[in-house]
Amino acid sequence: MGDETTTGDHYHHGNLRTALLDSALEVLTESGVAGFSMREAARRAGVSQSAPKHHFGDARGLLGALATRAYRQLCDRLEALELDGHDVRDRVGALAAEYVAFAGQNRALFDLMWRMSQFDYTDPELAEQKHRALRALDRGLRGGDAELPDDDTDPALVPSYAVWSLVHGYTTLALEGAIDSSNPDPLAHDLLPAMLALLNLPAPASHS
Amino acid sequence: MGDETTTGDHYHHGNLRTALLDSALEVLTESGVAGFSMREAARRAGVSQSAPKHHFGDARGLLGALATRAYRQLCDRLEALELDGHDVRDRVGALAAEYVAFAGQNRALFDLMWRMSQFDYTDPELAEQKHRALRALDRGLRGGDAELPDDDTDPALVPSYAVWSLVHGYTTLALEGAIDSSNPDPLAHDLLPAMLALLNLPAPASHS
DNA sequence: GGCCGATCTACTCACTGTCAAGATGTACGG
DNA sequence: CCGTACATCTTGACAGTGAGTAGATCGGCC
Repeated sequence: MGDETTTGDHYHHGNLRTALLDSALEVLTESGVAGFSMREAARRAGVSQSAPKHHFGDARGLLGALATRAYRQLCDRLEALELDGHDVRDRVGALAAEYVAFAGQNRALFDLMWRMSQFDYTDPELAEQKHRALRALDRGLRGGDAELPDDDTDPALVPSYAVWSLVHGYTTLALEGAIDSSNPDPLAHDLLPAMLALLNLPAPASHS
Repeated sequence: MGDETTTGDHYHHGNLRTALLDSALEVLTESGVAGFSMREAARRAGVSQSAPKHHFGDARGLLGALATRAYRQLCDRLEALELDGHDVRDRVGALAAEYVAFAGQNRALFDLMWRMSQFDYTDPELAEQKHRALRALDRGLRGGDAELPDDDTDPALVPSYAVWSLVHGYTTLALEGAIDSSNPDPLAHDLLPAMLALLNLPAPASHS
């Protein structure tokens, strides 16, 4: 790790910032948000306890940067999906599956992402990435080439909000154990598509 | 859980358990889950730092008891709603509104409720109350006198899961700021009903 | 009265986040 | 080549936390 701009990794680490983000992610994954320790993250990066201060300020800053990076990764994955030429339901289903998959593969990170307001962490980029997630969902709903309303309160966005709410709610409830998603019963596995099928989605604006 | 038996609140507090729950709720409300302190809760109850140990074991036990009580309150409120004789959409709308209202009035508590798995807190009663919430929603969906399936994987429950997911997702997204619910725009205020209107809900089993 | 168990306190420990000061390296202008 | 400004990292300290252990205090019951 850290062979970039390595002028000599003795005292000046070179890119401590990303190294700290990585070790912090490791700690977070192992111990969860509740058991997270900034000192432990610094320890694993092979650096002193107060080294993070210069890069992130405090623990909120570290976790906030981690959450922001996570938002970017999630949005990247959602935007990278090949959605063209399918039915609306297929596109939404694919987006939903990706959303749930990301949450399942990054449980602690996913938890953190929706807890930043509790840390009074208000980063403009974080808000922007949340925005981006909604846009990705909306793009899947109305097709890639359709124009997107630039007003967040545009009534045309209601279906997107509905999909997001339903998928997000299912994800959190399932991760929390309120909905038993580990059940081998086929219903559990197909529950999300079944629920999405109950939604009246608008006809695609353009279908080529 | 006797109320008082207050033989004299000098050394033996009488009902320290509930007093601690109250002060813990106070601390939680003020500082959130992240800033919660068991010592502070004990302090406000006018008792030593390790007094909670005998009643709750550790901090997880205290928060768990708090969350369990919160689940009971939420379920009580949902079940107390007068739902008879209305349309399905009215009933679901009323339940949803109550759900959101509870979350808004008890933000920290509501957050805590869906975080207990992070604390490895597995209380049978807590699971039972989660169950109860689903039942309350399902009752609203199919009318009070309709029979409820006793299998959680019954396909007939899919609409209930869908409503729960959508409402819960909207609530958490709104509380987190991903959906701007403080917007004065009427859409924001009517967003939840508008989204619920997109759901294909089954015809009520019995309508009298 | 005298014991016993439940309840609460006092003390301790390892750990955490945060801060202030200082050490160490790098970059740059002379 | 030197030295000074700056970013970066370390050391040491502090208050606060959750969690144990031992002991004090009270009520009830024989």
